[in-house]
Amino acid sequence: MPADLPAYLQIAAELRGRIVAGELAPGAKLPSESRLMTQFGVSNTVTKRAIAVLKAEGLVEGRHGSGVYVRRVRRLVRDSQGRDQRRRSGPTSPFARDVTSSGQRPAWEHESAEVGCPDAIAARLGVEPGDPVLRTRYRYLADGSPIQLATSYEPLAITRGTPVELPEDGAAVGVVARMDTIGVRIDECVEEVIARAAHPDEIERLHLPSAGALMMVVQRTYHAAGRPVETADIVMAADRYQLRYRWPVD
Amino acid sequence: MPADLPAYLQIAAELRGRIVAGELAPGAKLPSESRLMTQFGVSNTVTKRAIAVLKAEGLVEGRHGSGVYVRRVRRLVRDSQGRDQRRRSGPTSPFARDVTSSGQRPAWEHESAEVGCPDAIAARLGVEPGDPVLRTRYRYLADGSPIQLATSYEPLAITRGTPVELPEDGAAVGVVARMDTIGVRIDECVEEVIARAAHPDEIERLHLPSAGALMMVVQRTYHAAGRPVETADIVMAADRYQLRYRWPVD
DNA sequence: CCGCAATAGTTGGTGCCCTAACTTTGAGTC
DNA sequence: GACTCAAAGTTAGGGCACCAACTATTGCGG
Repeated sequence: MPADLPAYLQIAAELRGRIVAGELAPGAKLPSESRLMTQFGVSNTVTKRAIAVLKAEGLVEGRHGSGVYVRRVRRLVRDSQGRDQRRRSGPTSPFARDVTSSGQRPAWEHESAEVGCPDAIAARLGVEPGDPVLRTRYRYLADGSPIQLATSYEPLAITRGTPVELPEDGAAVGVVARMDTIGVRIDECVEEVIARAAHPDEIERLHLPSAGALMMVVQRTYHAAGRPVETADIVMAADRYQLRYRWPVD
Repeated sequence: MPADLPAYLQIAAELRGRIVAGELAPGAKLPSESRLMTQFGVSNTVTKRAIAVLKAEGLVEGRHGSGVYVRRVRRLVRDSQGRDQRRRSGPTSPFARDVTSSGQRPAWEHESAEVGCPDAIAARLGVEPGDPVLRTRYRYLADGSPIQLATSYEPLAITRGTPVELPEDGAAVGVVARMDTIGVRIDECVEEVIARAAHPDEIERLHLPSAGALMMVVQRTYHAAGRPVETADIVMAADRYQLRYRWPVD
């Protein structure tokens, strides 16, 4: 039906159809390159390209020397409701709650450094570029495999000399609670969501299967009395996440 | 630095670096395929692949017969605050407000039909699959070019026989106001955000430059007194949009 | 000066080939 | 049975050569 579409897109569409129809279930192996060549009567150039399209879409994943398999995707819900209003039991960190509520085991690494504020961050924090800020890099793991990165910036003008200058177990507690202990009452959260391709370092740190992976980036900024007190870039593989926002109307 | 990276990724990284550094400004033309071949000492296979990577990332755009150019991206902010609480002047439709506030001219087309409720939608609306729903397909334009698609579903059990059974100028008014006129008070909005590759029909309807484009999909559901009364899939080109959410903490 | 046609340059798509590296399988041995 | 090892199958990366279609430029004729 899609008449004059290039061959590699036709083959990609055909395979995509089989996948979304469930005919090729998650974990199933796609026909091999050579089999596709004979089945569709094209050269390897075309079959390679077709498969590359599906890889870029995150639908399939190639295993070197073995085959190309339909990915089993299990989306983790990142829920912004309940987030930062910790009435219930369980972990107080947003990430830990999302992971445990999907039945997985959370873990994280972090590393802090005092740096001069980068331009893009300065605009978000309302400080001058180069002002001293504490940058903390997090890597979050679910069941042992990395699924989320975050880079947080806090103006040292706020936390310098306080017990929470370093976020030690920051990821376990959350910024809101930490700031609260030094009398900074966070009252508003703004999140900006964009989607883009993965950067090379993200591919490495998240163990993504090669290039072209899609990422979702949440630029979160916490405000206290109208002034930004913390901002973070939270980046996650787009095909493993789903963001949920909820608010009252009227 | 990334030593043993494949050649096509090295070249892609090199060009990407020049682009983000501003050395290759938006609108600038990349070196031609043959120039890259001689400059990097590789075959056309490699240069083609490198450029394909950048295209998939949405950084560049090929113009047949002319060259490959750095895309000028201008992100439209889709703000969920103020959205659906219409105190201020101007358009009452969420989309129209987003577009006008960025200085562009909004327009849209829509087309409605009564259909049996698809499975995935039935789960979101809390009705049985096959139940009669009104499906409305929108296409939104900014300055004449299509940038957003939406498909909305309303159970006809709610609107049948009322003045707002058909959303006529629905996009101009917004669902909340329409429902309000028939006494259905929408009190909560839930949005689920996912990112994925574009489907073929979306590529066509949004005039996207070929395949592999990234899309953001917002699955929005309106509730009235705890029951879903409308749900919509809002899909937009990821590189032209930025979603903003804002809520009070504590 | 204007318009037109030839021409050179460019992208998009494809075919065919090769090598390296990895996985799976099966045969054969201990 | 367990273990080794070779062979077959597979992906990943790359090279070279075409052709079609489109664009930009240039030179020529009026």
